[in-house]
Amino acid sequence: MSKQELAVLGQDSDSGTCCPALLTTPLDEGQAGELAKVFKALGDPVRLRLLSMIASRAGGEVCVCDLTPAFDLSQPTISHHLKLLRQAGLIDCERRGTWVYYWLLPEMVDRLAAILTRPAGEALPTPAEAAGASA
Amino acid sequence: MSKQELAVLGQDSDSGTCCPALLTTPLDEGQAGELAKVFKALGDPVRLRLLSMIASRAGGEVCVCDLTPAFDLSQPTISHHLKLLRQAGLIDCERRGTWVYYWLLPEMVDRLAAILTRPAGEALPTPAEAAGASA
DNA sequence: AGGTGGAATTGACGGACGTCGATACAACCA
DNA sequence: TGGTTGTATCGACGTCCGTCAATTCCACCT
Repeated sequence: MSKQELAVLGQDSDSGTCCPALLTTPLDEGQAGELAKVFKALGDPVRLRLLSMIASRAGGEVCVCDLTPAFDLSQPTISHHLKLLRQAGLIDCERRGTWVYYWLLPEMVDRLAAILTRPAGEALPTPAEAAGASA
Repeated sequence: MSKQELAVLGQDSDSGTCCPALLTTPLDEGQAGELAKVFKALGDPVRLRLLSMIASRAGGEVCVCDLTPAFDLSQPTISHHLKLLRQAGLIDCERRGTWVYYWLLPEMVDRLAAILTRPAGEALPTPAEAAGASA
């Protein structure tokens, strides 16, 4: 149950490129496809709230029984969304007795943050102005 | 043509919360809905490549005529994807003579990066281990 | 063994999304 | 003015996605 995430974005050293450089180099098709899967998982309000509830939990993990009642949705629907988040590599889970607990996988979130972080002193002199937005 | 982005995520100071804290506080429905729109825009390989091509451009802007031939898709389809990226507030454009130029809106990318960046010394003692991943 | 309660899977349905061809619009040029 | 080229919009079509009710699976408890 803990081995369903997809190995994306050159995790450690197998694919060569550590974190595809979205903002500085044109993404190739393969990278774009993998990255899109993760962003697509984030592209739903319910999944975002689920992820947020899991990530912001003090102990680091949440019981499904605490997540489901927070939504006006059926239990299978919540289970479905959790599965998608897990397949995107954003969370993982474990059954402990009767209940199932979910927790955040910080590596994937960190990778996304890095991908969306612009290099510090880049040669980008406010491109919006350069386009003539003043007039 | 330059006023179609959606005003999301408490841009400067009107909505109170600067950058919804995805990872430290449970997102409310409104925030989740707005954020999901942006991530949904990133959840497509073609749009990711378009955004990457635009963001990584030296001059800061790209002509549509340079983007379209890079894909094996029809011209209306590319135009459609560019529109979605623009509505998500990720890019903007301007017609200059015969051609239309697109550029990145760094503010939105920065906001997403901030949302996905975990607070430095957070009380998260490797939650994956605490769950019993060692056994 | 049988029963109970929590969570995942299955199958079905309606709406959203990506794609295209055809068309409309805008700017340049002869 | 009419023709040409670049870009956006429209309408349609097939597929994917979010949702549910029904069912199955799993662990616990008599």
